[in-house]
Amino acid sequence: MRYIVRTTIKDIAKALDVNIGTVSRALNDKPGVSAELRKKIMRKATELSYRPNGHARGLVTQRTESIGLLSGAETSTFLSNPFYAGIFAGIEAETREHNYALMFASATTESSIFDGRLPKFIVEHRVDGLLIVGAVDEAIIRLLNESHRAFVLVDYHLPGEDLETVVTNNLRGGRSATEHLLSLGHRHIAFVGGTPLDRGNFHERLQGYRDALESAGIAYREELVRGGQIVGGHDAALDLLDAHPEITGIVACNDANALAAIGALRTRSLKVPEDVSVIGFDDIPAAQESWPSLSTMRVDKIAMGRKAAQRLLQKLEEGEASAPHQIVFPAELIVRSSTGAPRK
Amino acid sequence: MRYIVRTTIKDIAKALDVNIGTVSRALNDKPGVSAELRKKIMRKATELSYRPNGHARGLVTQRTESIGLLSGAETSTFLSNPFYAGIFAGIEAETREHNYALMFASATTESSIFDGRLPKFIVEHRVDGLLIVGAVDEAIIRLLNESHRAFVLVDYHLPGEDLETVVTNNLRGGRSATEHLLSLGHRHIAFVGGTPLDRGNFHERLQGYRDALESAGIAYREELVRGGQIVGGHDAALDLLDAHPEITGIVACNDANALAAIGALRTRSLKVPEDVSVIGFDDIPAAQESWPSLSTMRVDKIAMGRKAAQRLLQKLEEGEASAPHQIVFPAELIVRSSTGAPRK
DNA sequence: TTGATTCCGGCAAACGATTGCAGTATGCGG
DNA sequence: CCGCATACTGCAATCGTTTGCCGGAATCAA
Repeated sequence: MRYIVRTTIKDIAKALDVNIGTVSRALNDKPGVSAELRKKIMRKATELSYRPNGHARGLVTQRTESIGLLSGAETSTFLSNPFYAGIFAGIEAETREHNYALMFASATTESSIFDGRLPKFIVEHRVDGLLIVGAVDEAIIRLLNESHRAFVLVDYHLPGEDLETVVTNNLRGGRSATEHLLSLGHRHIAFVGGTPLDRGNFHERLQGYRDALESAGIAYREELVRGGQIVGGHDAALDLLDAHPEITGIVACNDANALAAIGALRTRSLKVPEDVSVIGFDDIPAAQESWPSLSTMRVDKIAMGRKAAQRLLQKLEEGEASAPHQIVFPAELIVRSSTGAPRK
Repeated sequence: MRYIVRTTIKDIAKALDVNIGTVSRALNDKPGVSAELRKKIMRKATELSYRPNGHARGLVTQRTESIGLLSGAETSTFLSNPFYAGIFAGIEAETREHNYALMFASATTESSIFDGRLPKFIVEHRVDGLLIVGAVDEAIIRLLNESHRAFVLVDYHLPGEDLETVVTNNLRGGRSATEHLLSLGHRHIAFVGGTPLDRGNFHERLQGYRDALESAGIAYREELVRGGQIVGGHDAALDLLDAHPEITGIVACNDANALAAIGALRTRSLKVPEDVSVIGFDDIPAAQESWPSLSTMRVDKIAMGRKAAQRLLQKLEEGEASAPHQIVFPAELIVRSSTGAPRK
C-alpha cells in the first residue's frame, strides 16, 4: 500500500500546544478563538500544508460538498450529444465556482435499481444532491423522492409531478421554427422526428409544429411526420420526399436529425435551401460549421446547466424550505443559410 | 436541514442482538462468522436496506473506491471534443464495472495550483487515483508525483519522464495517413495542423507525415504545412491552396480540421476527392456522417479509456509494485470517400 | 476587594465503520 | 467428567473532524 504522509488537525494542535477543538474552530472561522491565536493557527496550517480530511468531516457534518450528475442514457450516447455536453459544461462551471465536487454516473435500465448496480454515489450517500440530465427511469426518481434526496431534473420532466426542473420551451420553440418556414412562404412542411415522439421533448416540439400549422390555417397531415433515430433522420427524409415531392420545408426535431436530412437531400440532388429548406433545434456547434450552415432554434445549454446547478445548491443551503421551481428556458430562432423562400 | 433516516451497522446489530464487529465481518465476507449467522445478518441488512456509509468506511480504510478524471482543458472544450468524449466513455464504463465512482474536474491554468483552486478531490484526497486526459500543466503532474498519488496519463506524455501512460501511435498514424495518399498517386501533399505543432500529438503526426514523404523520396517542404486552430483548418487550407495550386492531397492533424478543410475547399468550388483528397485523424462520429464521408485514421477511444482505467485500478490494488507501463494504441486506416486518385 | 460578565480555550462525546485481541462456547479425545 | 483445541463472537480502540458544555482568566463596575 502506498504510504502518504498527511498532516492532520492534531499535528497543528501539537505543534502549537493547543487543543484540536480550538484548531478546528480557528480553521472554520467559528467564534471562540482570539484573532491572534487564529492567525498563528492559520499560519501553521499552511506551513504544514494541512488539508482537511473529507471523510472525517463528512462523517460528522453529514455533507460531502459534492453533487452527482446522473445521466439516464449510456455514457457514450450522453457525451456524444452536444446538447448534453453543453449542459454538462454549465453544471461543471457552476459547481466548480461554488467549490463543490462533481461526480458522474449513468443509470440506464430499471434493473440497475434492483440488482444494486445503481451508481455508488447515490446509494452510499456520498453526494449532497443530484442533477439528473435527460430522461431517466421513473422508478429512480420515485426512489430519490422517497428518500428525500435533493435533486433537480434537467431537460426532462414528469407530467404529473411537482418537481424541481429546468427545461426548454419546446412547444414554443417548435412553433417558432415552423412559423419561420411559414413566414418564408412554405406551405408543405414536413417534420422529421426522433424517438420517442409520443411524449417528451420531441413530442412537445412536434406539438408546436402542429400548433403553428393550424394557426396558419394549414391542416396537420400525419403523413408528413416521420419519427426515428438520427440515422433515421436520413431515411425519414428520403421517405418523405419520395412520397410527397411537394414538400419544400422540413422542421427537424433537433440539429443532428436536420443534418442527417440535409445529407439525404444531397443524395437526391436536392439543394438546400433552394429546393428544400431545413431548420433544426438546439444549435449544436456543428450547426454553425456545416454546409450550408443550419438555421435552428438556439438553446442556451450552458446557462441551463448553470441554472440547474444553482437551484440544486440553493436547495441544499435552504433545506426543504422552497417550493419546487419549474424553470423554462426559451429557444431563440437563429437564421442561417439552410432556410429560404420556397421554389416557385 | 434535511432529515434522512439511514440505517447503520448498529441498527442491524441491535435488531439481531449481536455486536457491530460481527455485522461488519459478515457483510464484508471476512472469516470468523458462522454461515448461519452471516445469512441472518445479510437478510436483515437487505430488509433494513442498509447501505454502508462511505465516509465512515473511508476514514478507516483510507480508500474511497473512487477515482478522478482530470482534464487539462476547459470543460466545454474537453467535452465537445469527440475524441475525449470517447475516452471519457471508456473510462466511465470500466470504472462502473469495477464499482468505482468517478469524479470529474478540469485543472486549467497553472495559477490554480497556487491559489488553491485545484479540484477539491485532489486536494482533500477524496479519490484513490487520477486519470489525466490530455495535456495538463507540468506543475500539476510534478505535484502529484511528489505526493505519491497514483495516476495515469491519457493521450499525453512528458518526454523525459517515466510515467504511466496510454497514448496513440501518432507517428505511425501520421505516416500511414500520408502513405495512403502517396499510394493513390498523390505527390503534392499538404499538412494542415492544430496547435501546438512543435510538440505533442500533432507534432508527432506531422513527423509521421514527414517520414512518409522522405521514405517516398519526396522532399519535405515547410511551406506546405500550416498550423492553427480548427477554424484555422479552414483558413489554412485556403491559404495553402491559393499559394500552391499543385496540391492534390491534404493530411489533417485531426478530423475536425479535415472537415474544416473540406468546407474551405467547397468555397473554392473544389471537389473532394476529385480535385483534392483529404484524410483526417481520430475517426470521430462526424467523419462517418459527413459528406463526403471522411477517410481517417481510427483510434479506438473507448478502448483507450478502458485501458487507462484498468491500469489505474491495477496500480491501486498492487500499490507501487509495478513499473510504469507505456501503452501505445495503433491507429487504423479507414478509407472512405474523401480520398481518391489525384486529378491528372 | 468582590461579584458579575464576557470571552477563550480545553475536554470529550459523537459520526459509522474496521479490526486486532481477548474471551467463551462447543466438540472432541482421553 | 475433565482438559484442550478450535471456532465464533464481543470488546474496544481507531480513523480525523466537529461541536456542546464547562471552567478559568480577564475585564469592569461597584
